[in-house]
Amino acid sequence: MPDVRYVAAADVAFVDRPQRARPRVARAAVVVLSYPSLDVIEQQVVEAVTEFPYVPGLLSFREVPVLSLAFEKLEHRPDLLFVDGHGRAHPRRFGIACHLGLSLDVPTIGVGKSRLCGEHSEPAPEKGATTTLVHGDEVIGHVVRSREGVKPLYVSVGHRIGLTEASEWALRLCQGFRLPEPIRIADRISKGGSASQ
DNA sequence: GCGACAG
DNA sequence: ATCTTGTCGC
Repeated sequence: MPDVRYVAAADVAFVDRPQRARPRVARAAVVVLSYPSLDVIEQQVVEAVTEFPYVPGLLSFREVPVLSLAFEKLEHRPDLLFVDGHGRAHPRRFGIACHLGLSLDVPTIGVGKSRLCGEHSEPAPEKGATTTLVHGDEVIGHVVRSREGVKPLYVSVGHRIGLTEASEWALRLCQGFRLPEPIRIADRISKGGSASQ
């Protein structure tokens, strides 16, 4: 990943009143930060009705449409996009990070907060400890302790990047918190907050 | 048949 | 993802 000046993250939250209602209204947030200073350069938010239900393995069909709308509004094209969800660490090796990266033609890294598939040993408790996530006979991701003592992150290849580089970038952007900074910010914004608070 | 199951 | 109180540790 040569010459990375802008790193970004994309996340989705749901806005409905009747939590049981369907279709739901999804709010997508995409935020662009400068690298390595990590200042927020730009953010875009889009709300849209989402008909597709949540089905493990089919998350892309639920979240990619609204995420794409938000991404396309960006004036700054990021060199790297973090996605809240798995990439290759998927039963069919094509999670939302792969789907979004391919369709937008942008390098992506999948960052999952929990496991979808594959087996792994527990990484050591100290920050930076990593083990491999294996499914069948393939290494599909890295299980990364992004901060001492916390639940590890599941990092996998999204698009146009290798696994080693992907987990290096993910760890590099964890500034004292479990999640990479861009994802933390996109998460807050999608939930209605601001880049700072 | 039973358990697992990103967000 | 969302709901949801108090509680534990730095």
